[in-house]
Amino acid sequence: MEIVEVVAVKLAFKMNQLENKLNTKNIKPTSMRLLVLKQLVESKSAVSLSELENTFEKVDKVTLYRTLKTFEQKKLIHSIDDGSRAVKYALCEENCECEPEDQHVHFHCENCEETFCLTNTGIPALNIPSSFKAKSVNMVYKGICANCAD
Amino acid sequence: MEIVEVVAVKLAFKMNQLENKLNTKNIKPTSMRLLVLKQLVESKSAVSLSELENTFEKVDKVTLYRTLKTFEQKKLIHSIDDGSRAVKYALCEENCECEPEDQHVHFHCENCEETFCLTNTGIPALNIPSSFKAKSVNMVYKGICANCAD
DNA sequence: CGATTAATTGCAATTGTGTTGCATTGCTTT
DNA sequence: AAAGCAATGCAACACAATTGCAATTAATCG
Ligand SMILES: [Mn+2]
Ligand SMILES: [Mn+2]
Ligand SMILES: [Zn+2]
Ligand SMILES: [Zn+2]
Repeated sequence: MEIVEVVAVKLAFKMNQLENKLNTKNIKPTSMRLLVLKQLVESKSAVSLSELENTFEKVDKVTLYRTLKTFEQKKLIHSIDDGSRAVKYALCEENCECEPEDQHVHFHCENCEETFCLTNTGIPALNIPSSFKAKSVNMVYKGICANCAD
Repeated sequence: MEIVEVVAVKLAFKMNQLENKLNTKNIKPTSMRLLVLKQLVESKSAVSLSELENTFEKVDKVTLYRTLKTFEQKKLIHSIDDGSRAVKYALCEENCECEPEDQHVHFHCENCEETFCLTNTGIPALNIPSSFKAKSVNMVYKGICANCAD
């Protein structure tokens, strides 16, 4: 088998994985969505709409906006309010239902402005006054990330 | 002493309290600032710039904006990122230096959109990966507040 | 297959919040 | 009173988020 073929097969396989991810969440796998999902999979930190806009300069931002909304609604990704003006998005873990027990802490670097999922750090249950009925919780640390430490 | 006079004295006394609050934080007590501070003191939940704008229709929003900035900088109030688009502000507790140990949890009601300071609920210290250097942390619950519970 | 319908994408425009620059006002100090 | 400085007002801008509708593409049906 030629090298080119091997690469093609591998690429096809990778694409199939992405397609599967979308199918599993009942999202029709259009080329646009595969493109965005690929970017999200490869990204090491959470991405904002404007970052996506810069990555795919030819694609309209509204399309990207709606793609993210669809992904979020179908629980493929979760949104992160890191205190910067722009909302960021990151892939959910396997079997995530975006319930409080699935949520984790995030870290926003004040230097590089990147936001990371601390997927291993769950959010501890807290005793808040019983008159408040909590449905979700957002916990974000700010400081200097591993890459920016001197 | 006439009733009117009594009221006047009480009002003057109240104003003096507000003035003192500003003086203590090294903020020159202009009439504008006294007005905004009064609103903040009387408010049971955190307020946004646009809410202030509606309360004081004659006042320019930039003035209110800068008033809030000054108050925040002088640690008279703290800002809250509750996940809604608009930043909210609330009075600091006595002797607050806005250090991590002074910070508390907030609650944002998804129904009435109001945001409350849970001043008695501190933010617990968490073990995050040591490569991240945290300087501050934000923790916001979302759900239904006491007033909106059926 | 072609025709019809539904879903997706693109383009233009608008909203809402936050922000800056500069002119004007008002207080303070000499 | 004049000068200097801080506070306020007005206009304009930056930018993320969002909506409406037209154009395109994909799915469905005869
Ligand atoms: Mn995350
Ligand atoms: Mn608070
Ligand atoms: Zn960093
Ligand atoms: Zn409420």
